[in-house]
Amino acid sequence: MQTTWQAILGWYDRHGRHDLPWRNTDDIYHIYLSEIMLQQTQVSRVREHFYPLFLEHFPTIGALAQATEEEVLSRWSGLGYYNRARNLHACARLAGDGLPTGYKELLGLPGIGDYTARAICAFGHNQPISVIDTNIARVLKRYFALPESTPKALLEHADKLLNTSRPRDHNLALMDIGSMVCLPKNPLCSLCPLSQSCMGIDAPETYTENKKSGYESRELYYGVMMSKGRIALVRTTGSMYKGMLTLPPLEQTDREPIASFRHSYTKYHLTVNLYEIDTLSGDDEVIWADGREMDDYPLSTLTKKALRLIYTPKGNHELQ
DNA sequence: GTCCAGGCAC
DNA sequence: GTGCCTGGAC
Repeated sequence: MQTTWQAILGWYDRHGRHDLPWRNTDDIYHIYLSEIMLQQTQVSRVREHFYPLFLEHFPTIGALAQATEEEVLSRWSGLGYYNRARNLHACARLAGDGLPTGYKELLGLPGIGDYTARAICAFGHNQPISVIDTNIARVLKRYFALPESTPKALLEHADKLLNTSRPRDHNLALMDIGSMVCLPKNPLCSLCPLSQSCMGIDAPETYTENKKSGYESRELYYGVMMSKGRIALVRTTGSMYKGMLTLPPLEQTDREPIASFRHSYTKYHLTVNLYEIDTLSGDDEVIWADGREMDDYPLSTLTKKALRLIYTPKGNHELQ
């Protein structure tokens, strides 16, 4: 095992992604923020845009707790999965002096599940605990030849491999090996520090599964109501885009839309249709927004696309 | 156009 | 198991 650990850490020291900003800080808030942003989101988007901008606005967990939910959602705008931002804000308000440091206490906080609780313990506090994201899961399945493994079995194997003297670097190393070497397709086994003792090296494709796709088409209908260059937006209350501002939703209609565009999420391919309206139904709070100042509002990418279309001069109104 | 990557809450 | 989101690779 000593040899394996040395190979893993030796590889990490030479090839690991040491330039990631959240790996060069011991500020738990920064590390926690990075883990929330990185959930379901690619490193490059977080690193170049959202992480530095968010920290500029909310440099400490106390500053985040002081902010309104709307301000937080505005800085999250475009990143998707907006419940992450709402839970982050809720945690900041619960945290007081700072986040708890134990796995169990972290797990009890909103938006912190098994992965994130372990990541904060290992990456933030160098606690001896195994972290398993999808990349590490793939490495473990191949290394221990476990094509059909439960999360519990995977964790037991991760614990067997865990280097308790450098748990932070060990887990980061496995993560980098997963995303840089032990790729889902055509893994680079010849470059892998685990190749000497990897039990799945002869059939790496056995340990990855293809997701089923299959999508559904849907139509969405929104109203456009302008006044003095401003546009009416309402606050969403349903699960989708909760807390964000959107154009006022309409019932299905056969009228000819003034504009349409496509957008997709998860398995849905949406056609979004926009209609001019002169009254608003319901008693929702209305926000009269300047559609050219999109940075100031909590808007989804879908709503931003719609506003761009509406505020773009004529001649540029093709789909997408 | 289609597929893919990526954790949590219910 | 399903909903939540986006952008980039092909």
